[in-house]
Amino acid sequence: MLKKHKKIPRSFYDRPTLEVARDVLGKELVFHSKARKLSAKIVEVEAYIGERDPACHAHRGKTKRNAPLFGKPGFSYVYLIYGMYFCFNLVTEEEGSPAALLIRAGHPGQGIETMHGNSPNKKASQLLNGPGKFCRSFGIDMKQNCLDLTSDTIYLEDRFVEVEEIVASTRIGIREGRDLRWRFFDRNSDSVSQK
DNA sequence: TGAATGATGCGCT
DNA sequence: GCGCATCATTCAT
Repeated sequence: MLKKHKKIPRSFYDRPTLEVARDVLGKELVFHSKARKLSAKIVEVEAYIGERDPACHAHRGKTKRNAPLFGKPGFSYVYLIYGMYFCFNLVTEEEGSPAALLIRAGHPGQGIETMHGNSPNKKASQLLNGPGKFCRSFGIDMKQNCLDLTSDTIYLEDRFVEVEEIVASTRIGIREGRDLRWRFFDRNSDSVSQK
């Protein structure tokens, strides 16, 4: 059987985070959830890099919560924010070097009916246009923390999509580190987050 | 159309 | 207790 798409290997994540950030736009995130296959094209990410980045969860050292950031690249890092929303991250850079990419927005691919079920009364372009909404529509919670992104459950696929215009801007929703332009998105997507 | 606010839980200064 | 890598709703303009 011909394999149309290529699962992205760990070496992809084992690089400087800002490089991975630009390369990850246009890639397809695939998630096998309870016999259903969900996928989305990544159109917006933010980089959180190292203990010296005041907005990175690793800023105050390693704790039980942020431990995945310090682990091997190519794993997931999920956390609860504001008591009700989850945020999904891809861990980058070598073990012991805490860094990650927050998935802020995606364009729905397979399983869009399931996403609509998880987030009722939404247009397709509003299902994944924000980190909290992305997780809600995908059904991601703490069970998806620390998963191997080279496993068969959840992984990135290269569909060889060209992303014409990548824009870098400041990160959103943080108090410190707003001078850094570590948010990257696809200007031509209608699914990037608001504001 | 934009600003203000409430929901809600967990880890930490 | 406080402060969050958020979102939906309400209220003002």
